[in-house]
Amino acid sequence: MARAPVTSEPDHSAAGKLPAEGTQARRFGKTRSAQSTALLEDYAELIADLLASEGEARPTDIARRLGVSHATAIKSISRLKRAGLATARPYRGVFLTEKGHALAERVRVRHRLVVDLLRALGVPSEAAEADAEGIEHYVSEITLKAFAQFLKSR
Amino acid sequence: MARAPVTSEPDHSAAGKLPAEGTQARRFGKTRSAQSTALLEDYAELIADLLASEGEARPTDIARRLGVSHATAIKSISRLKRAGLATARPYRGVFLTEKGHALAERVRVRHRLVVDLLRALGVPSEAAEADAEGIEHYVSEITLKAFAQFLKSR
DNA sequence: GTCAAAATGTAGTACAGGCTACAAATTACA
DNA sequence: TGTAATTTGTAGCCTGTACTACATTTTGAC
Repeated sequence: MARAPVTSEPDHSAAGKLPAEGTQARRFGKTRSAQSTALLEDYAELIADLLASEGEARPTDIARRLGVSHATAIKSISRLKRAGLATARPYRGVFLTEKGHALAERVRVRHRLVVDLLRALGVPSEAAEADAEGIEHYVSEITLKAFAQFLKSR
Repeated sequence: MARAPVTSEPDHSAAGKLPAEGTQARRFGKTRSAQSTALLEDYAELIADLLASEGEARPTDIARRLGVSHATAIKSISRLKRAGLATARPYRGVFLTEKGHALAERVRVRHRLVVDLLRALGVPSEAAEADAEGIEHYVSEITLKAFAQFLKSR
């Protein structure tokens, strides 16, 4: 098959001049890595929500809203901190950095757009909300624009 | 706050009579578990593809198509076997069980539908294919029906 | 001010999915 | 047929996400 003179397998090289299967591989790879950001996005959005509605975002509340144990929430919050999206003062709650706020806002807008689109297509509100939760993390900018365009011009 | 007299936290109980936050929690939980099936779905679909086009589905080909190492592919194939979706004879390739075939078919139909919808909304083919790869795993039956309905009546 | 309850944090475990490195089987071909 | 290349399989490691169990800090009620 005339592979490159390397030992490893996944094509982490140049990227670009690959045949059909390369395209597919890149697509799947993208999907996978998106999963790791999905959770961060959910947390950022929820924290922004809590901050706005309650004035503070406590790990316990975050855990309850997300349906996970507080331990899990705390660990994920650590990831947020590592990613420079949030800060936290022990027993004083979690806060978003500027970067975190920006992310939360993008996510919020995107979520609304996806829900609105689904509803416009005739999906019942409840299902639209539920599905959007999963879908939103995989909608590219281009697709998002198409959604907005469709909603505007109908 | 009047919690239930249990020690644990995530509400794995009855499910149903919870306030607003319960709904949200259940929604997120669903999203999470969907991720574990997404990969099985991708594999099932790809294996069906290879079986149809090549006559056989070898771990190496699967790995290449998915952009992962063959070791990773083999591990995932083991999961498929454990889930009763596939069988494999060493050095003879991977095969789908009836259940696996059924899943692959459902996934194929759903994928087409999602891509068609995106394209109908004006998303360029390439982006539609790419986004569908992530989106499709989170589209419920209800939403799927709405998509079909929309495509038919436009 | 003390003490119990609640919130928070930490440790240890499990599993999925990813990798590399190495081993073994099969296939291809000289 | 014997050997090299390819394919397949296994082992060990890492990270992310989840859990339970236990420890610690705060808070609140008395």
